[in-house]
Formats: sequence, C-alpha cells, structure tokens
Amino acid sequence: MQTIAAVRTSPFPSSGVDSRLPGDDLGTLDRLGTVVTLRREQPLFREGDRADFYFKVISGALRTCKLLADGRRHVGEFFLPGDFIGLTATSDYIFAAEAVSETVVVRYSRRSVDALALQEPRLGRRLFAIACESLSVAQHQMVLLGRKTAEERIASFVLDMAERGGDGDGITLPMTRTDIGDHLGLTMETVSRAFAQLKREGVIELKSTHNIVIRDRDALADLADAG
Amino acid sequence: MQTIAAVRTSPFPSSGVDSRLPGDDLGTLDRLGTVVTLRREQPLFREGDRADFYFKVISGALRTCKLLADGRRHVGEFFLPGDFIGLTATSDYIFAAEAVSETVVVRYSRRSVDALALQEPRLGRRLFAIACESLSVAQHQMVLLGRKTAEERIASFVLDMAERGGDGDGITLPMTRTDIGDHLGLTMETVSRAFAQLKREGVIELKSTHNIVIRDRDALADLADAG
DNA sequence: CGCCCCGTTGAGGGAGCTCAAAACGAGTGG
DNA sequence: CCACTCGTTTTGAGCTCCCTCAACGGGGCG
Repeated sequence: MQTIAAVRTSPFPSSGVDSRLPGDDLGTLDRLGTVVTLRREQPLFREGDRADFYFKVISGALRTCKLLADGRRHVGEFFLPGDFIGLTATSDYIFAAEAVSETVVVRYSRRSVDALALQEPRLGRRLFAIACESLSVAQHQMVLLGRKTAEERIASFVLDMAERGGDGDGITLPMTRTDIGDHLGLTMETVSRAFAQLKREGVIELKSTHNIVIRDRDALADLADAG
Repeated sequence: MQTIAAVRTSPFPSSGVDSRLPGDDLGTLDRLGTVVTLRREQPLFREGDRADFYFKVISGALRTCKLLADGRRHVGEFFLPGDFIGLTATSDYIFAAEAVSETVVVRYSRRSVDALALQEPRLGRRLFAIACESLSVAQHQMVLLGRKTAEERIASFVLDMAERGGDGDGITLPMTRTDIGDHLGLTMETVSRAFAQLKREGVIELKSTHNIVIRDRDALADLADAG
C-alpha cells in the first residue's frame, strides 16, 4: 500500500543538491523522477509496504524506523539532502521511513531504474556503490552500538552530522533527542546529559537545542574513536 | 599487504556447497577462483589491507573484527560455508577477517570479477543482491545491538545460526563465548549466563559448549522479536 | 495568555560489566 | 590409562553506567 503524500509529477527540479547519487550522473534517470513533498512526521513508506520505489532526498530529513513487538523503537539512519533511500533485498521494505521535518524527495520507479541499470552499466555500478557505502555506514554504526559509551556515541554522531550537513563547524540537528536516542541505542535523557557533558568539557557549544557548534574537533574525534 | 596463507592454485573443487553465491550461477567465475586454507585464528586479511579480493567460504567459519583504539573489539559478522565476503565501498578493507576454526575459502580477483560483471549482467545483479542482503542483515543486527536485552540477543543469535547452519534443531557454534559476546555487544560472562538462563527455561539444551539443541523454537522466536 | 510538546535535570534502581575463583575439557606426555 | 597443563566456560559478588520515573523549564503556536 502506498502512503498518501503530496505528489507533483514534473521534471526534475534544478536543485543545488550534491553528489553521491545516480540522478546526477545520468540524465536519463531524471525524467523518471516524481517530486513528493512530506509534512513533518508523515511516512514516506511503512515497514512491509511493497518496495516499488527508490527515493532521493532533495531537502529536509528522513528517518528509518523499526519497531519491536512491545514498542521499543530503533532509528536505523537519518537521510539528508542528496541521500538515496530504498535499496532492499526483498520485494518489501523492511523498515518504515518518515519525515523528520518538512521534506522533499524525488521518487523513482524501482522497476524502471532496475531495467535501465541493465542497459547502462554506469548506473548499475552506481547503485552497487551506494549499497556498499550503506554497508560501510552500517558497519561503523554496529561498532558504535555494540561497544561505545554514551558520550562516545554522541561524539561520533555529532562528527557524522558535521561531515554530512554542517556549514563549517555549525550543525543543524532537525531531529528530536528521542530520535537521536533511538538511533544511538540510548534514551532521550542520556542523550541530553551527554550533550550537556560535552558542553561542560568545552568540546561543543549549544546555540539552541537543534543548533550546535563544534569547539574542539580533535577532542571530539578522540572521543568518537575511543582513544 | 597480503596475509600469508596456504594457497592452492587449482580448479574450483566440486564441493557440496550451496547457494547464495555467484560461483554457482556462473561457470565462468569458477576458473578465477583460487583455494586458500586458513588455520584456526589465522587472518584472511587485516583492516586497512588493499581490497584486491573477494572470497567465498567453502568450509569452516570466519569472523570480521574491528578494534577501537583502546582494544575494545567488535565482531561484525560470522561467515559460514556458502557465504560471500569482501564487498567494500573503498579500495581497502575496513575490517579484518580471521578464521574461527580451520577454514577453506575460494579467492577471486576483485578486478577480474568487477570487469566480468560489466559483461555479464547476471553476475552484476548477483553482486548487487549480495550487497542488499548484507545490508538487510546489518539492519537487523543494529536493532539487536540498539534495543534488545542480553537474553533476546542470544535467542536471536541461536535462531540465526540454526537457520544458516543447523541440522534440524542441532546447532554447532564454532566460535568462543568471547566471539559471540563481541558480536552481540555483550561480555563473555553475560553470554554464558544468558545461555544458562535459556537452558533453565527449557528453551534450549546444551549438549556441549559448542553444540546446542533448540527445544522450543516458538519461545525462542518470541524472545528474539521481543513479543 | 495558556497550553503542550520537548528538553533538561535530579534521584533511585537495575541490567550488564568487572574482577575473581573454581570447574571443565581437549591435548600432551609419561 | 592416567596425570598434568592450558585455555575456555561457568559461577559468584560487587559495582557502574545507563535506564526509569518524576518534576521543572522553555519555546512555539493557537
């Protein structure tokens, strides 16, 4: 079942979006795209939906969620402008995707893209590279979840967000403390305390709850790698 | 730098190995393979080595490891007969791979396989599928590491091992309790206590430390999904 | 202005970690 | 066949980090 969302069928917008993604390499793909706008908290798809589409984030932010039977939640990844989402080994999505804030994505028909990939080796290799990069991200996240302390997790998260979306040392965190906690295997309270701790240590500055500045990148990197 | 290991350049052995892997679909790949034998604890490659090869496990078992600066260890995945290992987004491996027990693998030149994949769409799609499946495994593991209790982690692990390598309900665990702990984000002692707990509850039977039998698969599945 | 959601802070408790010792099992040599 | 060794696993006891529960504060929006 496809989730309801504002859809505008139109040519690919000439957004200032980067990198990392097939649309940029291969003009042919652009024509397959449909622009979709999501309001805050609106689902892009749900766990178990048929995986008929790939998506690329244009603006805003998405999170992927998995729930345990008793309600415990895990946030797999945050997707920022330029990020590609929708690869799956099965015919269904195995997690939900929701908008953290108002978000615009481009939607591609999976069947069309997969068919095109057989004719355009460059597209095929790009999709393969995206899968390998996602795997690398997941492998780092597993080390974090398996072995790092709360403060180290937050340090890693801040550095990651800085690399992906920061303007210099200023970082915008569109998601809530609860989202961050569910992503890092912590509670909201522990996330809050770890931010406070890093602030006390002079490593970061809290401009507001969703805007932070890195003060000591080396200290942050040391914490993130645990030595 | 390539790790030293017993290498036998020869045609692909007619092993009774499954499934899941390119070698089986595409005869051409078999000729590219070189058989490599590893003794217990011997590294197949180290973190940071140039990623010049893909591998397929024939017999035995591998583990992938990442270390934090202060020595904390994380075991990413165990690889059993039929499993494919070596996909990476970069030119280097980002984790080490070591033999849990005496292990035989087939080694493929990454360059040759990648080149062949451009000519043989089926091979390209197979590699892509392997990457997507690995991603799916990683996503499940992140939920486990982020949100499950010790007992739930062990239940999930036992079920996973039963599906992958079990003969009926009898399971062989070639790795140590420490390996299991480092894979599940626990200590060896907690792993041992969780096994004892499941035994006390009549869910599993411990034939020996490395051989267990599932007594109540439904109870195990309930625990693994937490509800 | 007042409500509500989100974030912060505090106090107490618990799941899993640490440290330590004993039990076990596989391999080795007499 | 037994004695000994060495690494692994089990079990116990105490501690710690993070979770839980609760109260308070602040910013955005009706």
